[in-house]
Amino acid sequence: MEKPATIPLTAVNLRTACTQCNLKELCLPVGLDDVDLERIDGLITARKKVKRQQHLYRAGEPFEAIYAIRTGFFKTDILTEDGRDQVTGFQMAGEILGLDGISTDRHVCNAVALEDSDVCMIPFERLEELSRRIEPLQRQFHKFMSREIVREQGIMMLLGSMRAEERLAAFLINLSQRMRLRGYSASEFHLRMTREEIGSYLGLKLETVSRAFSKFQDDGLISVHQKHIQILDADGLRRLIGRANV
Amino acid sequence: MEKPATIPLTAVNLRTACTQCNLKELCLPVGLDDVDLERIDGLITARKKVKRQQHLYRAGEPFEAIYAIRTGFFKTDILTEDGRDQVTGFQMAGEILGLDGISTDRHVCNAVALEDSDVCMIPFERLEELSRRIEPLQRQFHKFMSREIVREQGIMMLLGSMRAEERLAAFLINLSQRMRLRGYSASEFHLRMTREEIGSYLGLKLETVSRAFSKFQDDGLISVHQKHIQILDADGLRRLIGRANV
DNA sequence: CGACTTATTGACAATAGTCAACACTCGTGG
DNA sequence: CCACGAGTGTTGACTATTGTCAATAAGTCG
Repeated sequence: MEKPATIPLTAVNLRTACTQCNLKELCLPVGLDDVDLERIDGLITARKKVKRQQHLYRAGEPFEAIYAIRTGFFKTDILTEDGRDQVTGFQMAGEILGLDGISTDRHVCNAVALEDSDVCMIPFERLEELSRRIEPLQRQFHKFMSREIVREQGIMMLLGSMRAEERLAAFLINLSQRMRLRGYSASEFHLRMTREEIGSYLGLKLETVSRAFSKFQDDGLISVHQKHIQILDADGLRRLIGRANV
Repeated sequence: MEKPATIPLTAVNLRTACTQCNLKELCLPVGLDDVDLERIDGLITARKKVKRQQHLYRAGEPFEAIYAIRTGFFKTDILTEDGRDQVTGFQMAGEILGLDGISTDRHVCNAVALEDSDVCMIPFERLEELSRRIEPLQRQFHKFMSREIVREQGIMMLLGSMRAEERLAAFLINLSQRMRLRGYSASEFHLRMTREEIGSYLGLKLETVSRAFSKFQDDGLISVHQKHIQILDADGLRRLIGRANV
């Protein structure tokens, strides 16, 4: 398989790598002064283009950088020796990849592009160094890590206490909210992943996912045509999630 | 419910709070020079004693500190509005509590002592400040956060792809390994949590947990008497986990 | 000791998984 | 440009696993 293309930044666009980026309010702390902003521009040393189905990194590879997604869509997954294979997350533009690698200095999971994507490479040593000097950056980085912990706790809740349809409803609501956050339509979108990948993420078999989609369509909650999804009744989906066996 | 007792440290034991602690190799980076060690002693401002069934903190409370467990045993759990309730982790001596609070400046989960416990309170502002000055401390802290991310990924794998008996086997093996790491017997121990709490953690009902325990006993893998567990065939348990539907 | 919580076990029900057939989509090459 | 084929998605019939309900036993704490 091909390697992703690395585009080293020239002195010129180094200078404006982050300060000009329209995702910067997602990556960077607000209220930095000019000096700090200039320093931060040196944080991104390279961009990478990753084509659909290419790996951004693989489990076991040395960990050197985390990645901010500029455009595109990724999945992360883990493959254990005994043949288990599970998707641990789907990431879209404005989100961060690779935080799990810090723990052992090696990547724990694989990151695979589900569509042609474009990422900023943030060398971790440099991030640590800068965050020692720029307090708001340090704070922001810690929040990112903590947010990842909380996100995973949410999935633990989902996997541990929801039934199939509740899981899929929660998945759709979550995806929809993140789409809106990035400026896309929250009610109509194209799934980048297969039923099997959704199932793997939700702890379900692909047939169960497919049936749940059909059920939602029959109930008038969504409209499905293969990967194209339209959410017709978001509140209905939300009500589905909110029905624990109290 | 009573509040946990806070014991402010005097100038004298401030000085030796961490450097004398026999858990320091778990909390602190190795190879610090004397000056750094002295600074780090100022990191811990208080100890808390938490009695069985008392909360160390509750979801929604302002986040101010993380906690290192000196002695004892905790669970963390989340209670959602719709009545779902799930244990997200069990923590023992030498482990860190509260990292999820960084994300929103409020605790996300409840931390409850399952036996009388003793914790070090590490004010987060001070930790951030010190880790800006002491690089190895910064590094160590980042590894702690990342390790928590990886731990949760492990649970996602467990919840998403294992069957009841595999989950319980994985749980026992994990507990056993952590016991050994802290210097306790890895083959014989007392469970601090109920079947229901184990079930909640593993995404199973308590009856299923109980049945799996009985099954393991019938198969000669363990010996169970209520909360007292003896592991007779750790490799047998490990084989159970390693049987994915390849 | 006695009330309460926790654990075990059985019978039955519900949910999701398995296996299999078929339909749809998309990309490739004739 | 169309046809073919691999990959993906849908649906049905049946099975396995886990959950539910209930009765009983065993511990625990005041």
